[in-house]
Amino acid sequence: MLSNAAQYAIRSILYLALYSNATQRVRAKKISQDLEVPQPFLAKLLQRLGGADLVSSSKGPTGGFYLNKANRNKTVWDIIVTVDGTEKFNQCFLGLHTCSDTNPCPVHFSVSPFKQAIKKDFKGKTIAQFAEEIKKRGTVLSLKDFDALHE
Amino acid sequence: MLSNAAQYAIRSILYLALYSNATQRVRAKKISQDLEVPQPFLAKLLQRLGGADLVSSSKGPTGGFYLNKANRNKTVWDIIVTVDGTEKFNQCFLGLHTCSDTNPCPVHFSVSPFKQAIKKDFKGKTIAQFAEEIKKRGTVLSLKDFDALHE
DNA sequence: CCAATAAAGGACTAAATTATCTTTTTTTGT
DNA sequence: ACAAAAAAAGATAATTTAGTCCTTTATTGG
Ligand code: FES
Ligand code: FES
Repeated sequence: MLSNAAQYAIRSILYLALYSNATQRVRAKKISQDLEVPQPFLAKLLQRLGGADLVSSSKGPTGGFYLNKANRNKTVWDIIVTVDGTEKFNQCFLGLHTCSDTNPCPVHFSVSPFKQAIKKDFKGKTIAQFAEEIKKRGTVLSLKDFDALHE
Repeated sequence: MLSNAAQYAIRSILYLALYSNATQRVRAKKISQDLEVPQPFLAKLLQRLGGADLVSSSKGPTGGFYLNKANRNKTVWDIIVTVDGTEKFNQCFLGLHTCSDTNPCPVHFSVSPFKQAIKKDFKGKTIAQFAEEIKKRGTVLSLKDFDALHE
């Protein structure tokens, strides 16, 4: 459904929501290590996210990536749109055309309601809200977290 | 979500459910034209589907592809598993690990219920049943059908 | 038996995605 | 000023998926 890039982007931004702020920046290398994501690939990706105003960054020593207020009010949907575009999400499950109730494919009514619900959820909740949920629920952002729960 | 191959496979099999039987076989070329799918690619794919007992075929003049009784009792899930494998479907939306309620990722509760529902639907309905629905509802299998509705 | 037809099988090419490497620019602390 | 640190930028490589082409095998009708 999502590309690797989009998955990495969402995880990185949620990570930054939890562990960064304007004064506590995080280097690309640290993020890639903590999330177990290829470092050069992530660096490129963070560049793009910076360009789209989804993350903030500063150069030089003590530099790194972080989320400002505006970044925190973006949504997961914004990330998906920036990285993967809308097409894949709006397309028919069988690849026929733009998915719609008026010209449904045979599996449309099996999948469309769910796609709509997911999209609505991703559009309606901000990164900040997701971060709150993560703190409350203790959900997992990396394989390391996952492993820690099983040690 | 699904690869092109899996999408083509589902559409081809539903097509065969509607337009073929043991005596009325359909050539790969005809299927590819009607569904607007690359012909050599589809030919290869139908070979695989034959090997997995999802379609039947015969060689020579009057030969072609068709669905027998057993083929018609397969499910869309069977097609997906054969072509794409189960991994993508069972994996976490953020690519973290196998998706599960016990170690949810931050978006798990936004997407998992829907994935489960879709999977259940695809496992629970046979190709024959889908074909019945298509006849009843007049849903669309190809871009041509789609265009025809808009002429 | 033979020619035509269609699937089976295998080798190959193209495109997209994913990942890496190298150089440049900006910033910071000394 | 200067050296080190870090992101930005751009070029390149590897992998996967998608798509094509060519040869072989089986089947049918004449
Ligand atoms: S038209 Fe195919 S999923 Fe909506
Ligand atoms: S654990 Fe991520 S979607 Fe279920």
